[in-house]
Amino acid sequence: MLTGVIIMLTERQLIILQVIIDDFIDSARPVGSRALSKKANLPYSAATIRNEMADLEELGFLEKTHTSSGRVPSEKGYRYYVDHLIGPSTNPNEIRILEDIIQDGFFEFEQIVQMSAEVLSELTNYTSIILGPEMFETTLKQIQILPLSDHSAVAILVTNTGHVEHRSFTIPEKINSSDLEKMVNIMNERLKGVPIIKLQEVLHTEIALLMRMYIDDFEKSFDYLKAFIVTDNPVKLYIGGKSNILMQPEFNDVDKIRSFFTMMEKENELANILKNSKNGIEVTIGNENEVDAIKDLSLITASYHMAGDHMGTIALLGPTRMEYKKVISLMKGLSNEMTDAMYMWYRNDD
Amino acid sequence: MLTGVIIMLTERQLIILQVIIDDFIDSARPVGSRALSKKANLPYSAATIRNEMADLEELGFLEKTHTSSGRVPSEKGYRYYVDHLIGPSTNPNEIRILEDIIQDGFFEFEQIVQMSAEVLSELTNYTSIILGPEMFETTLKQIQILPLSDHSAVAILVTNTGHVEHRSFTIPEKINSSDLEKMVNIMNERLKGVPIIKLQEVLHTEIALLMRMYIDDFEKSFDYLKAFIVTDNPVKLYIGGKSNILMQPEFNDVDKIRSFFTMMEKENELANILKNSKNGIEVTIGNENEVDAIKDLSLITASYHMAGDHMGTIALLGPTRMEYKKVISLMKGLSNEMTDAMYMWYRNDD
DNA sequence: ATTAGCACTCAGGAGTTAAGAGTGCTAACA
DNA sequence: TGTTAGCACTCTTAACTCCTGAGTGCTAAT
Repeated sequence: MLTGVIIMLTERQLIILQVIIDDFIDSARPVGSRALSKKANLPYSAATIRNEMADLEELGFLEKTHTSSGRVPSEKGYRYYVDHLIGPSTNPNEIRILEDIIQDGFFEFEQIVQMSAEVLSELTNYTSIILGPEMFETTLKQIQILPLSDHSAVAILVTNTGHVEHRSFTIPEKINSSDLEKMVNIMNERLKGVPIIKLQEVLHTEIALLMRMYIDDFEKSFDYLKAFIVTDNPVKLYIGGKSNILMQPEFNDVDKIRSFFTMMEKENELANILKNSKNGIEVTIGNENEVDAIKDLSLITASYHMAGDHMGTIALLGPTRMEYKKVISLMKGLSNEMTDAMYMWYRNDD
Repeated sequence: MLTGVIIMLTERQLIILQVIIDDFIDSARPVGSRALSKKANLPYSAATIRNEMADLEELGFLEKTHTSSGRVPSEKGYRYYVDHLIGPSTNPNEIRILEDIIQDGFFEFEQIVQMSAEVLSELTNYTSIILGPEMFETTLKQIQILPLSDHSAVAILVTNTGHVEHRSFTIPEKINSSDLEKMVNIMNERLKGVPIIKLQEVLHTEIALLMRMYIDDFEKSFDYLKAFIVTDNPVKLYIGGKSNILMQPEFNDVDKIRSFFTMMEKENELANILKNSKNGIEVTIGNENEVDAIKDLSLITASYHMAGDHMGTIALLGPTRMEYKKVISLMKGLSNEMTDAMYMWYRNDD
């Protein structure tokens, strides 16, 4: 996001820019020179401030909504604000709530992610989106099939991270229940410890052959289980506080609300946006976003890690007029917590 | 909902009332006499229709939004419409989608409920709420504890209906892992087949004693597992298409949208409304609702059964201007499907 | 370099007007 | 006696005008 030319702003311009943005973030109303001149930390007259504002506008940091309105930060202004005007973030207290939950160790990682999404949205009134951990490191712990009745059973699959996937199914007449058992035994023997993402591969190369030898009418049963084991989408999306964003004054228009909600329903698209995010905290403001649907919003992403590898992404979606300072420190804190939580679950594989 | 006096309407009044309501449901705009007189099935002049409309208004079935507007059905009008003017419902084709899913038997009942909620909302553009099956008949099938590492494990609980509940936890230092195993064994032996809702009771009376005999440092471990087994809320609420309702023209106002969403967040309240619903299809229009929050909406509930017992409730929430005919037949169909689905899962207990 | 002063601009609310849709009533009609 | 045509009347809605207040840009004085 570096421009070729380094723009020099005077000390006073910096302060004024900062105050304007802070004020606008807080009030959502264009800020005028008169109001600014009254602020304690700005001992200049309205006229002086007007001049500075005109300069800042010329430089592209500010905009007017119409000729005689107060100034509003431009996207470039926000960008400068985020890059240079917000101090180092301090780990905020709010995060403690999550810290406790995570330390408890009582919840599965997935639940922690879900809660984090909700808490994050609750704290900010923006919409949070969390991309669940990718399953590179996740391995199969156990497959189990439990008959419920003559004709139905439930299959349960557990990973080393404590993730449980289950599905009920009816047992087709043709399938012999002892065959099923044999099959599950073979699978458990051979698939234990295999990474989830390689499951399908191993299933085809190693297991299929083996089974064909031992089991009558193998094909049918195999297809059946395969559908279950080769689980749907490996990465899950958790969305928190879709309706919290209605609190934001920029959503004062029914059409905006509608289009926001329709956008949030396209989970694939969202997932793609997040997948492309880089490591660390990343702030994307308005048109910096490549996806049209959020070109008038800001997106903040932070990733959490495992042994340096990118594992998942936390994101917060809100109006460009976002409380960047607060949000960034929150996200940093949360990303640390998540990384810790990852560690707790993944450290002792067997 | 019977009024003491039986109101007699002429044949023509009936037709006019019906056409007006149909038209308004369709267009969401007050309907005037001129437009009506042009309809093929109304061979009367605008003036005649005006007279009839005036009568219908006097009787309380119609209202005007202002002195010179067309007529709009009153709540009483809708009530009459629902009670007398919509013919017997035919099982609609749309339901087939669900039928297939259910017959497949591939999904757990809970998933079916979830999908039903979504499909129902999709088909109607209203918001669907489904109260999951109460667990009177549900019994415990198996408890399993699977160690993930030295310090963590996942507990899995399966019911006879194929419902799977799971929770990860860290194993406290003090607890001996073989003790855990013993405990689980005892539980499986004694709790298998016990109805979920009686789990806590049996746990205290029978099991506690037994365990104290066999296991060292029993108290700690026991508390731990109990928290898991005595599961949270026994009845779950599934909401589908919260944002579908934004398609309705009556939600053209940001405040209405906000208050709708805040209402939808109070799940307890919703659950209570649904719990009180009687058997069969029930339509509650506007102020007939006892809960303030939905006094300007209509709620349609239908219940599904098991051996005659009420098991759960399907509901649809939308504007009073609702497509009652379509919705009612959909709900009847769905409630039948759900009843069938219940039967499929519950028939072969062991 | 800063500031006071003043003319100018524009959004938004209040008031006005005109068009259109619909009604109620009366009188004519079958 | 039930139905219809006609007409005056009402009320909403959108467009237009007017006015005020907030805010600006520029110039001249400090």
